[in-house]
Amino acid sequence: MSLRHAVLGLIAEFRGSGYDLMKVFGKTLSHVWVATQGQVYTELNKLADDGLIAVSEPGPRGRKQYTATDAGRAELRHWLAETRPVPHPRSEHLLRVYFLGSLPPDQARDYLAWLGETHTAQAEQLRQISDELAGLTSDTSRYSRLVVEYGIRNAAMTAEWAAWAITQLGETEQHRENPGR
Amino acid sequence: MSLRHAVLGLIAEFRGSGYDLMKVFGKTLSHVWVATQGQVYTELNKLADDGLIAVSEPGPRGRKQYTATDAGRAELRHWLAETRPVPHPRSEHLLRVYFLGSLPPDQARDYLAWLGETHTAQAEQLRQISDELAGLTSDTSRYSRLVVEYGIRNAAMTAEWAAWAITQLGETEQHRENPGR
DNA sequence: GTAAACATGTAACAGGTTACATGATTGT
DNA sequence: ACAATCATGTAACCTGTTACATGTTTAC
Repeated sequence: MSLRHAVLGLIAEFRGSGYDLMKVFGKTLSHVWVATQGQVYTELNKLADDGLIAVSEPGPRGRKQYTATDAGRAELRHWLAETRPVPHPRSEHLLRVYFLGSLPPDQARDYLAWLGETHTAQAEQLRQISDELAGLTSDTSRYSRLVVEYGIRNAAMTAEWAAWAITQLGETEQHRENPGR
Repeated sequence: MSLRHAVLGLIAEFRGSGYDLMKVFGKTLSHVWVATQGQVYTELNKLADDGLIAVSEPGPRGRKQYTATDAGRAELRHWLAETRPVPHPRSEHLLRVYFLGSLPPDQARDYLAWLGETHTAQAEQLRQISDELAGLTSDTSRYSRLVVEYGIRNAAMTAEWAAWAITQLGETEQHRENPGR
């Protein structure tokens, strides 16, 4: 039920419309949690039915403004303080690495090189976001800075690992080319 | 459709029954891709219908032995060499960090400390698996060693980041306690 | 004999994805 | 007038989760 808490948390922090939320999911949260428009609008209606958020009367373009209720904020704090995430690992890139033995070595290397390049680029991109955030000192931006820093470290670690993995393949390759040496 | 390729890949590498596959998902792949028993049995039947794997006649306890067909191995290579994963980030732990501002600072710190501890323990656990794997030199174990090494680096990086994040909170805390100094 | 492990399957439900459908307002 | 952006919603489909249902073989 994490999508529910993602939506609830955003309303508690920023208040706004479903449209506003979709912009946050598309930018700030895009490397943390993905959500589709259909999901967000459906969840907002469910949260309102359950009394965790309150809806304003529809404004100009049918726009609805949502705000967190006391019950909503309590539920958010309960989720954060009294529950712990259970891991659901689902890493397509590691799954592919696991099966890379089905490919000729040079194609396996291509995949690892591609992984390294995309993550190097991602680290660079996140460093720019981090620099932009560094200027602000709001309460909200404090924790989002931690999240961005995690992204940078994760991307850098993945790129380094990919480079190391390629050297490992090279070494075992040589053993095969010169067996018994 | 990654579950499909996970199942296909395992059959291509090890051949065996649905029951055998569930053991691999429960151990080796447990930190890479999670799957339930229902999913695996359903997918095996679909893969067999599509001609990507072949089924033996049911043996002793209704056991079915699966093997990859040429079409199956071709599909696996196609997936690995000619497609690239699209990212679907869904990190509950980062989502929680993003909303940690809703909690009093000491409870936010508790969460980060817990994250650090669990990842330190995980790194240790994976190092043991890595040591066990180090003895083997099979073709299959080569790539699984890369996967385990990724897990170690990821866990270590996360634990270091959590420790750093706690120091960051401490610093901004002091600014609040002594404003204007 | 009985518990553990082997072995397969399905049904109900929850969650996620894609695509469609509709209309208002703003800027050029 | 027209395009872009704002704004909400639903339906069909696919994937994933939980729980149930059933029977066999091995080891003690």
